[in-house]
Amino acid sequence: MVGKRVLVVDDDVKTVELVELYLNRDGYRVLTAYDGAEALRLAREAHPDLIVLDIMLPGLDGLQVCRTLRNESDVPIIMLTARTTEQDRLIGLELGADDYVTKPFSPRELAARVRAVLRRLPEESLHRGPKEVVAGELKLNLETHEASLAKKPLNLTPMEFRLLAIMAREPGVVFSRAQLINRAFGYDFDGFDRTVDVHILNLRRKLETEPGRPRYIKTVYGTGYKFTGGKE
Amino acid sequence: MVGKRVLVVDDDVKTVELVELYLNRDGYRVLTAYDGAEALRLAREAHPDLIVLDIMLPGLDGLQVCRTLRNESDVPIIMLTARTTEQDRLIGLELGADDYVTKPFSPRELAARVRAVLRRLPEESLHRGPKEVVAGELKLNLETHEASLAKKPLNLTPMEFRLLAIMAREPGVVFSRAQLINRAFGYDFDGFDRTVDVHILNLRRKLETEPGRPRYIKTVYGTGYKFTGGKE
DNA sequence: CCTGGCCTTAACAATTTCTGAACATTTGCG
DNA sequence: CGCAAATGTTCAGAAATTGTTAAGGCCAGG
Repeated sequence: MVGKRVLVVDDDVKTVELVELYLNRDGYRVLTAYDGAEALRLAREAHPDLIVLDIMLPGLDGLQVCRTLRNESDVPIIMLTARTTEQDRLIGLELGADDYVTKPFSPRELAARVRAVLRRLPEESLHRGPKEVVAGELKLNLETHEASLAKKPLNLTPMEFRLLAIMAREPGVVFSRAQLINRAFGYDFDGFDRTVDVHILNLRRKLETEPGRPRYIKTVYGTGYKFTGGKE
Repeated sequence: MVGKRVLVVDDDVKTVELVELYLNRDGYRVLTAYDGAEALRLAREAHPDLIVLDIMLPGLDGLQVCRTLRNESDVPIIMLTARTTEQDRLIGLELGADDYVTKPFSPRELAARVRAVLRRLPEESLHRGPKEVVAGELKLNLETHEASLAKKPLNLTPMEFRLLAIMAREPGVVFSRAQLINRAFGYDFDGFDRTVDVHILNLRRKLETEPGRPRYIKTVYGTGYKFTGGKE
């Protein structure tokens, strides 16, 4: 998968740059902000996968930012603070921070915490919602990652599996290419629309008996694609 | 359904309160104890649905409590351990803990683990009783750590055994490297994804007749690994 | 203090998948 | 019909993922 995005918030430029360096080295994409307002704006706009948040910030401080964000999303937050009193630590955790690192910190350690926090996420989301998508003769088992059409197993690539799952979850609904890209790749992906077409083509080859006259994945001219149960 | 009851045992009041706060927020009813004897008394009296148990306790320590409780009931237990040594990890799980979280932990994470354990309870409870995992021709004895495939004994290392047990417990289910690391290495393990690959490689060498075309441990490209009974 | 097993990690090879461009074909519409 | 826009198709190189080897560290047992 493409690198996850981490928003780093600290009023000290040197600190931000140091953290950025280390996170980049680990393959993350880094967004930066230097005050609380900017942090909130970026968090809302870019939906990062994790936020590293200093407590001491000009204007809105880190705790306020943390509290605000918690009301809006479940994005994991790692707090940074110079102070080390037990109370500060508890306050941060009570506000919903996922982890806590005290300054001065080693960037290596912070990077390790980032990895650790991000690693335990997938387990959560995976077990939410239905474990199987069924639409007509199509079956997609999200747990075993197996796909079948009329009992016959399909051998799908990760991208094909994702795209098909997105569409099959809501049969009949038309998805634009942009929507498909967003859902399959994550928001903010800057890729080429037409790549979707190629995946659709490959999907049709695998599940249509007559790819030229598709029964499952229909094209809606000028709009996008939709999945139908196969019964028109 | 009324909130399930969780017994939280730790000698540190602050920790207990923090955990209580989070579990309450999730709709659980929380009982608390600050030493091993109290924990046992409450567990027997109130029959909680789950127990969060610190290892380090005054008097009776957590391991003793865990062992005692396991002789009396199947109540799920999540262990809290200080910085892990390899030994602590294995000991806790061998004693029958359902999960464990290493300190310092984030209460969000602990709450997540509580949810996870309680959610998979119905299915898991079937697998209790004999401490053995059987999947097709594979047999894993969790007590003696002995493994055999088609009657022939396998000589597995501890890590190989744990990885195989995790996957074989739920045949067909795909586990990401992150999930495997979490469950086998520990939630705070700061390591490299690809370590899993090497263990998988070594496992295949031991149990596949043709490691190049594995029948038991399959790779799911872009996702992770899964165990199959060897049929298909 | 050495030895051997085990775990971790780095490095490199092999494989699979994805992307983006080019070109072909179809569709909608006047 | 004829045109422009949208979609279908092909394909090679790029990128991502996994397989494999090997070296070094750690620790228990001798």
